[in-house]
Amino acid sequence: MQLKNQVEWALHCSAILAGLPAGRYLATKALAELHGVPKEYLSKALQGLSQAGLVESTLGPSGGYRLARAPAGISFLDIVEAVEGKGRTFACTEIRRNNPCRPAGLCDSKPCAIARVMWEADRAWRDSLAGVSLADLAVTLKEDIPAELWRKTGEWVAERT
Amino acid sequence: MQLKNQVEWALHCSAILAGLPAGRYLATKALAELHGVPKEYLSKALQGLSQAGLVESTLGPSGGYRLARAPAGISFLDIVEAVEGKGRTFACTEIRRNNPCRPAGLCDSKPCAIARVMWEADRAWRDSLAGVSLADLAVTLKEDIPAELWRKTGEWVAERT
DNA sequence: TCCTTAAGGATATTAAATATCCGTAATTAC
DNA sequence: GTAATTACGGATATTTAATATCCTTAAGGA
Repeated sequence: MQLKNQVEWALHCSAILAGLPAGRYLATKALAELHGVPKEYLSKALQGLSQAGLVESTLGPSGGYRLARAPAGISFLDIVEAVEGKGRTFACTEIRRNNPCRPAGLCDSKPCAIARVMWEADRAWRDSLAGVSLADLAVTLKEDIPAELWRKTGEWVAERT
Repeated sequence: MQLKNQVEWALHCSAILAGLPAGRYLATKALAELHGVPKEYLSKALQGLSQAGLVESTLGPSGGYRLARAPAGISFLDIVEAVEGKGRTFACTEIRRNNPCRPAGLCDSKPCAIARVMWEADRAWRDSLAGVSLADLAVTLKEDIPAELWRKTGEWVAERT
């Protein structure tokens, strides 16, 4: 079980968009170049963010994407779900119904006990992701990344904005 | 991103093995029949449990599987990892290294900040799964399942043990 | 001796991930 | 107005993982 690589791409792109000069857009081409990933395929991930209402887009030269909300209002979970979907990672196929001892008409009052445990773990995962925003990430990145690289990247992006 | 259906099967089978008369073995054939899943493929999941040391097996008629430890000593996480592997659900491909502004020799002192957040969520998921044992599950199942079905299933299994 | 079983390797089938390509419509720069 | 640039969506490969099935081997029990 692996998350799609588009999740990683979307998170990195969102981090860049969070650092954009106010009101400016950045095109898929620049984001693809910056991260060294195929432009056409990255585009699908960005379209996912757009459909989820996390980013706004505009056409034409100087077009591209920008965040639709303040970085503090966008969580990792928002981005992960925009790309991966909101479905649970554990699918219960109700194999308990295949029990040959089971009477024909029996209706279950609750979801399968095993599924409940798996879903609770899923919830813990989502809660953890919901607890970190792009604003939080920006703080960490600023601490992690060498000042010189941080500055140069900001300039590189600003030139293409 | 979906867990394999073998995870569901392995969990249901483990629950049955947890209720087995002491020392007895139950064969793949019976487990497959009880859950309505293909015997040959279920066998792969059970081999995973065996390799992880969660169950013991024996050959010949009256052979099959039984738990290697008390139900209280086997967690959901043990079973999930036996089937899915212990790898993280988020793979960091280090796309930060593709930044064209990055100096050639730069070494990163920490894992990528984005990966750290994703891995922390992964840990929350695993912690949640580690907190529930087969003994806990047995308690819940006994509450959930109608007494008559519980009894009949126990008998069905005992006959094949 | 014969039947049953787990184990593991080989192979086939199906679905999902990972792309690539192209047409369309909107927007901007000139 | 014209040309360049862009997001968007649909169509279509290509690759990889999931989902099986089949067969052989070796061990255990009747």
